[in-house]
Amino acid sequence: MSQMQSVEKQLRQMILGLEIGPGEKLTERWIESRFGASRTPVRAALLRLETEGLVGRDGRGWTVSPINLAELEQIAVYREAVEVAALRLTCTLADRSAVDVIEAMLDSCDTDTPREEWHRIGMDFHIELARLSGNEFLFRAVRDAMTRLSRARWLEVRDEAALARAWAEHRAILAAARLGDADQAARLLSAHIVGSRDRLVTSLANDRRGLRARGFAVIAA
Amino acid sequence: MSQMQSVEKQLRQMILGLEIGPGEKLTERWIESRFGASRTPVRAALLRLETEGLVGRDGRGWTVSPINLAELEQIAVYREAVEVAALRLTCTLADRSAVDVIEAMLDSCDTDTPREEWHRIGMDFHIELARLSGNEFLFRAVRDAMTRLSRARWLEVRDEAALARAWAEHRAILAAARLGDADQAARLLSAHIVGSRDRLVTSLANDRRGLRARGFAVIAA
DNA sequence: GATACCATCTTGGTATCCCAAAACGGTATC
DNA sequence: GATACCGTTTTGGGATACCAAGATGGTATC
Repeated sequence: MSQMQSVEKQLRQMILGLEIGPGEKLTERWIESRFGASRTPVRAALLRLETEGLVGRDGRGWTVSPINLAELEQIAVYREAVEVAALRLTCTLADRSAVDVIEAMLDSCDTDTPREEWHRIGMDFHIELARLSGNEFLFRAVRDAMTRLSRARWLEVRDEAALARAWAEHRAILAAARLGDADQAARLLSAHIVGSRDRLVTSLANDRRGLRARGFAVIAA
Repeated sequence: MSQMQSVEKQLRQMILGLEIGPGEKLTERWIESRFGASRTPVRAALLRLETEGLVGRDGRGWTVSPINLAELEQIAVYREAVEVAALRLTCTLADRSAVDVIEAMLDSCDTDTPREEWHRIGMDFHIELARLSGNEFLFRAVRDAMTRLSRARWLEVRDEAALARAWAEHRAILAAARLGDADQAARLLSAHIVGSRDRLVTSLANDRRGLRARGFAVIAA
């Protein structure tokens, strides 16, 4: 039974789903018994998750990476670089009809849609948009960045208005891309990323005390 | 004895130094005996090198990643995005005196300098320049991209003139950065990356037959 | 001579064992 | 009561054992 991928996937889900809190200590032995696997696949999973930035070494042991506000700000700069580059590439493509598929993703969310779905699609928008560029490296960069942001975005308190605003911005970006207006698309995407970062960092900084009370390690910017 | 890092480092050196050719098959057992380690550290090393793109899975086994010309072109686009972003950041810093340290790296190469040193410093220029930005993600992106390019750049036939040209371009980039002229620095860096890519891909495409004869797998663009 | 088939070997994946070092806890001393 | 010291336990790193699936090679058949 190929439990390697299974352990990795399950552990990642538990970390991203905050079932294991940021900052918590992990022992290989605990993971082993928790998933009924032996230490070899557990090791492989930890090594992979380490490169994703979800776990890190804590001396000799392992720790679920804390939420790091300074890191979130750096990621925003990184995202801006790679997402804008990908979007500009996409704008130069002859066939940009694939943006409609992404628009359909946005459309699939309405008031009945559970919060997890909004969260997932909000990330997939950026990931799939990057994939359209056809550049594997830009795509992976965006995907990995979104993975790192995932927990923080989940902890963010987002009101209905903020979500509506994000969706409107997403749609505007797609509209510019559909027209092939690279400069406009890039401007909109940059503003969207910067704005999202500001709201995210502000929200987490405000909630920091409460998050710590819930046992979540949050490192200030 | 912590042989894990040792195995990883030695294996990476052998791959980057082309002692193991692109496309060659690797068995965990061979690595094990070659470095006198057991399979646990070998496995860890392979998993790490896999994320660096230096080895890949070949069905059930492992293979040293071939040189992929299409990939080299994608990396150039990726590099342009992240290196330019990092350089622009650096140009906005109040204290840009650290560029002098990088200039000193360039100065340390003269006609007596062995080829390996030129090669290493040619990469370190870009890596250290990215580090100055202070953005860990941009830095890592550049470092990883240069690692992936390393073997291809080593195989490139570069004449004296090409090296001199690259060094002149490096110096011009530093000069613009020192002045804080972000637009100019970005323009120069973009041109440098694109030019390097063209020369690299052209050189490898021309030598492809010879490289294959040496047992190096080279995948066309 | 070519090909299909079978025994064998090799190999990656997994489980288990061993070890040294670090973490922990209890006790004795000040 | 605080602290320094020491024995015990836990833990990650490494080594080894085992297995099933795939590769290999030789043989027998046509």
